[in-house]
Amino acid sequence: MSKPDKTPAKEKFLAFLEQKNLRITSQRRAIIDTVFGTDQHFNAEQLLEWAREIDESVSRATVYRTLPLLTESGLVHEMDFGKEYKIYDPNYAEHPNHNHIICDDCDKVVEFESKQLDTLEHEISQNLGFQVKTQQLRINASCDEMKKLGVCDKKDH
Amino acid sequence: MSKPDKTPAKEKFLAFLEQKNLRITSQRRAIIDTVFGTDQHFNAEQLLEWAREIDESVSRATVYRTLPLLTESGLVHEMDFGKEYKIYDPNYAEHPNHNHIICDDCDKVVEFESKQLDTLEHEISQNLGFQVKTQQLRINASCDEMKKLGVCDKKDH
DNA sequence: CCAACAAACGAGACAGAGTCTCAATATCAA
DNA sequence: TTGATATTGAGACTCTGTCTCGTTTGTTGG
Repeated sequence: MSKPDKTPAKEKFLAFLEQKNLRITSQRRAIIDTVFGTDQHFNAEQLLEWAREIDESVSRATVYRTLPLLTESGLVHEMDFGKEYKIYDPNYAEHPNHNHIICDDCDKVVEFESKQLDTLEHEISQNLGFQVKTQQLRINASCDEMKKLGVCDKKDH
Repeated sequence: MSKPDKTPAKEKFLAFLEQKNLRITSQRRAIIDTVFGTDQHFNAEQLLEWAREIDESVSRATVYRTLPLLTESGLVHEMDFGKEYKIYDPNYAEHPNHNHIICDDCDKVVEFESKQLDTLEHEISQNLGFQVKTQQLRINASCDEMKKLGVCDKKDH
């Protein structure tokens, strides 16, 4: 139950910046204080608003420039709950509830179905008091280790 | 292994339109022929392009108006691989690999972790020749059945 | 077959999230 | 303190998707 590392996330991120020879500006301080001062999920626009309460000079561009650093540090997690930018699968009727593995190396998209997975999801949801309506599992993966087996046709960029 | 229903999806969709007293226009025909004539995933812009090869009068607006009908019919599946509209979780370091149940009734977001789920995902990926890098499971659920237990604080809209 | 009503249409304005450019500014090591 | 350069803000721009409005076109009843 005890946390293995008690160093505040804020300190860790400052160290991350230093290690990458990036500067600690007043705008970044405002953003960092905001991010590591909340437990809530947020989006870029909310972060901008909150950070401006600390330093009104923070711009939208700076927020968008800082977010990738935060995720790169591993201290903040980015989730794509994209309300837009949809893609469509015309063969849904034949394969409902299928999931996707997207290879970040070669952009291949592999579909799979798993009864086990479906069952587990329903169990978990039920235990938390919910009825599954739809589910979407995306696994971003690497095929580099497997190239020799010909599974992944890596493109030469 | 045999398909239980051999009616072409296109016919099913035409029946769906008829049942809803919706008209079968030349533009809709072009879109339908495109959608049910491919096995590939596509996005709205691609669909527009392809449909225009059949009927160049198809407009972007009509494509966007038809897609909801296609998903409503259950014959086409919409996937949010949103490249934009991200939300961020500042407590990732403490809870890596957690997943989300989103209640479509009350908008509550519940987080959960499952070692079983993680293991299963890694197994499946490995079998398909991939190494999991990141994963994202979103379950859209309903809490209506559970309201009486006080799990979901449904908002009065 | 025709007329008429409503559904559906296209064009283009608009919205919202995110990216990019560029001149001005601020950080930080020497 | 100074200077190289990382960082900044403003705002133009892109991209996906929505909405409005005047026009066109299915469809149905006569």
